Amino acid sequence: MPELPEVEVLRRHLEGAIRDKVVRKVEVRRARSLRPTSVGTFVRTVAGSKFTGLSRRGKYLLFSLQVTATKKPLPLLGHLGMSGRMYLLPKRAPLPKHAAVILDLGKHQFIFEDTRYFGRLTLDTSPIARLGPEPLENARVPTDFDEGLSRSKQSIKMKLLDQTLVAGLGNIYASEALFRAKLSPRLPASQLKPEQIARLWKSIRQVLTEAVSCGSTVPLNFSGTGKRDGLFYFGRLPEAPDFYEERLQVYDRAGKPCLRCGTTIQRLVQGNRSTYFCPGCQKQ
DNA sequence: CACCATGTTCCTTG
DNA sequence: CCAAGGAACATGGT
Repeated sequence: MPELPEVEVLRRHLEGAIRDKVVRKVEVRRARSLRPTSVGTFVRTVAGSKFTGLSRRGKYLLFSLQVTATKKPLPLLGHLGMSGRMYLLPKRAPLPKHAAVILDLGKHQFIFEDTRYFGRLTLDTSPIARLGPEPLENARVPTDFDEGLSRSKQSIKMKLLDQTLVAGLGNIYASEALFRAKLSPRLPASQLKPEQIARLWKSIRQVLTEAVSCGSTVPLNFSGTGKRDGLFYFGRLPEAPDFYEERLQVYDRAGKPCLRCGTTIQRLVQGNRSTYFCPGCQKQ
């Protein structure tokens, strides 16, 4: 469930629940989920430490832990990949099929579940250094974004997925931001004029901000025990079945009318991934 | 069986 | 060294 808004909503839900909890025991069921950290190192290092905070950078979660004996900070990096989920589960509840890492916190256990195992929970925090600017913390267009676009002939859609120009956008919100900015996903990045870049940056921030606030007001089910799965952009509330339809303007809406102009939304493939756009609204 | 899926990284080619 | 394109990773849904 992972783009910036979903990760941020998860962070808000999780932070209070794990703060000050001590990791009594560590169980690793999938060594791959820790890469490149080894199981032995991970278990030895994390066991006995205490959660002191949870922050986010792009789509990454940064767990702040403290080694009890030495009081030294111990950062843990989490990424949900395509199908990762993190939540607390009562101690003796049955474990999900794809539980990758389980941290015993006493009354509850912290579960990192990941069906496809593309995500990770690791001691290696180096990926953070390669990330571009944080969209919600930069009201003005950052230089990295501006210059990154100017020296690429790739399509603007592809560049939005490159985490070094702006951190946190994924396939859904890249399409949504371009629709909002009224820019064609096929535009070569270097062809964007300053005015268009400014409009795009603003749209990115608006789309992400709305998604975060939307996710924050929804009674999410991160525990994985209910019927809905916590993937809030697809989750439909029983009391508001059209919720999802109204939230995403173009993503996964191929063949349906544009909510702004009525033109049929089209799907196209860029870099092996689907892009959705309105040919009427996004001519340039 | 086919194709699709919210992501990143590695390998090749130019 | 860089940019760009594509496959790989792994599982499940339709």
